[in-house]
Amino acid sequence: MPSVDLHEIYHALLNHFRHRNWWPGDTPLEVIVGAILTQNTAWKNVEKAIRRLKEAGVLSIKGLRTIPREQLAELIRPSGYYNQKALKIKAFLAFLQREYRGNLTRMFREDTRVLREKLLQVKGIGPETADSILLYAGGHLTFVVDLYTYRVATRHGWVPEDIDYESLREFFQDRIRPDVELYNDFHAQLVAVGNQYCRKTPCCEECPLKPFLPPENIGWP
DNA sequence: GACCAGGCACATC
DNA sequence: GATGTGCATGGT
Repeated sequence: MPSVDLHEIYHALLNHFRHRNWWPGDTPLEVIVGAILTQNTAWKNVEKAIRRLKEAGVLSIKGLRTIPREQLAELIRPSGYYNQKALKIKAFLAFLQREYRGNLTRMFREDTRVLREKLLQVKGIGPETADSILLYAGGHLTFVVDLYTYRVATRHGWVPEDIDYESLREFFQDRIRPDVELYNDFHAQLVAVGNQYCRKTPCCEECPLKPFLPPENIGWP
């Protein structure tokens, strides 16, 4: 892997995009539900679904546990894959009840690596969702890798295109000061800049959207 | 009307 | 182990 100064890049991004209000959520539970609902889905659609859950008064541990799956599916319909996601939310709540007596505070007291492994056992929770839950809902130190993280890192030649999730996560964690706030905002910055890149993988020839990192192509070979 | 979006599980080879 | 497919709505 090439040597990259990610702190320098972070500050360049921060200077350009300013602090991102990333992953707004009133409660840890709302963040967790959002993490499931946003799987391969635009955040705008997730916002609608969350609003409907709130309006129905079921965005609570008890509410989500007691609502019938069919009704839950109907409420989260705007976020897409609603039948699958209703099952996933139900699976998480069953897990929370079984392992932590339905208590999120108790769950997040768990050791990061132990909890990560346990979350990955829950049907519907893959590595990105697990890391989002850990970092954004629980304040645990784990870097979240997503489509944008991948797009930025590959487009700049920092990592090979066939890199897997874990290796990409390690790439960032090995190069960033271990700080939850930094992990949080760094990811947000990568999404901000990644949004301006060409969607194709690899980027098409003569692409008008050449990779850049403000202010002046930092990191571009 | 394509194409895309803050993935994941499962089938098949 | 790699590759393919279903899941589904809403914005551009």
